[in-house]
Amino acid sequence: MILFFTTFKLSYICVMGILRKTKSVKILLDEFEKQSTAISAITLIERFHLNMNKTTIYRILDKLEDDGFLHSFLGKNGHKWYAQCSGCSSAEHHDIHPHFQCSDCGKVECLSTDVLIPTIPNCKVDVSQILIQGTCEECFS
Amino acid sequence: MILFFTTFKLSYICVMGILRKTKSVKILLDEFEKQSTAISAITLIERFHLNMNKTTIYRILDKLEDDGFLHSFLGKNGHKWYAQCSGCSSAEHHDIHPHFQCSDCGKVECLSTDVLIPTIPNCKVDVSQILIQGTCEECFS
DNA sequence: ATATTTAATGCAACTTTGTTGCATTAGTTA
DNA sequence: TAACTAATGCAACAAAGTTGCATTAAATAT
Ligand SMILES: [Mn+2]
Ligand SMILES: [Mn+2]
Ligand SMILES: [Zn+2]
Ligand SMILES: [Zn+2]
Repeated sequence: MILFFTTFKLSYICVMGILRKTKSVKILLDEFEKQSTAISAITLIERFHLNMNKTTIYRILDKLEDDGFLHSFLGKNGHKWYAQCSGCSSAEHHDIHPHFQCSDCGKVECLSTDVLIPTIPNCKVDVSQILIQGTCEECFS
Repeated sequence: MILFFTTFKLSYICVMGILRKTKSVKILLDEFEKQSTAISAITLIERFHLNMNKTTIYRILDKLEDDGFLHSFLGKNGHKWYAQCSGCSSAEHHDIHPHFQCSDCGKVECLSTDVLIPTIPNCKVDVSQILIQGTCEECFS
């Protein structure tokens, strides 16, 4: 729940996500607004290590995910990536979708395309993470 | 290339995979023959830490993959898993398929089902890793 | 405006997975 | 049985991510 400059009394609301609009939060929010593609935690740490500690970055990303502002997934090396949600809330993330990672430049994009997941005999399927790898538009041409 | 007890002169053959049938290699081969489901590197380290060093385990797994005997993929936490190949060789791995991981017991199975990967505008798709999560047969009933 | 409250931060130490270099061991071949 | 060298063990390392705790700074109350 992102609530900036409201008149709510903090002690009364559910505490899981971002409550205070700190410099660090502003920097990360701006970065995701500016860049539409996904960003890895590692990249953010490299990019903002002068502005804030890596612990802070991990903690803010975690909260922004709780808030339904970001969603996370694992890239090809099993490292954590984040991208903006569209229409999610702290109540539920309903924007599960495949991701495309360029093997050349490493860039990751969220795909709006739906992939049909097969049913598995006697198993209950919950979610599926799909990472498609190849060469992106820029690296291809 | 797994060549045990042959008469080839070692120095003449391509050196990438397993060449000598050591105790450690035998133990790991046996384990994958015995257990049909995938096994994580971490599990093997736990299971055989009295028999061999973790470095040895990682190196043997790596070679067995080169040999086309095992294939690897990342589980839900980004940790490395291995399972037997069917019909692969050191020349090429042609058994790329989705995997199912039980959120309850953690077990992973290879799925023979094919998943249709969407084409992505202006991108060249190479491979896709698909990890389906849910509840397995045993944990479900 | 100032004091109070406490969420957020920085830092150091830690955990976990996996890798590397090098001396030693043990399969394989001569 | 001796020689060759792939494979191993060990210790140290690397990288991603986590935890505890003292300190700082947003937000609120006065
Ligand atoms: Mn996405
Ligand atoms: Mn498999
Ligand atoms: Zn690219
Ligand atoms: Zn299960």
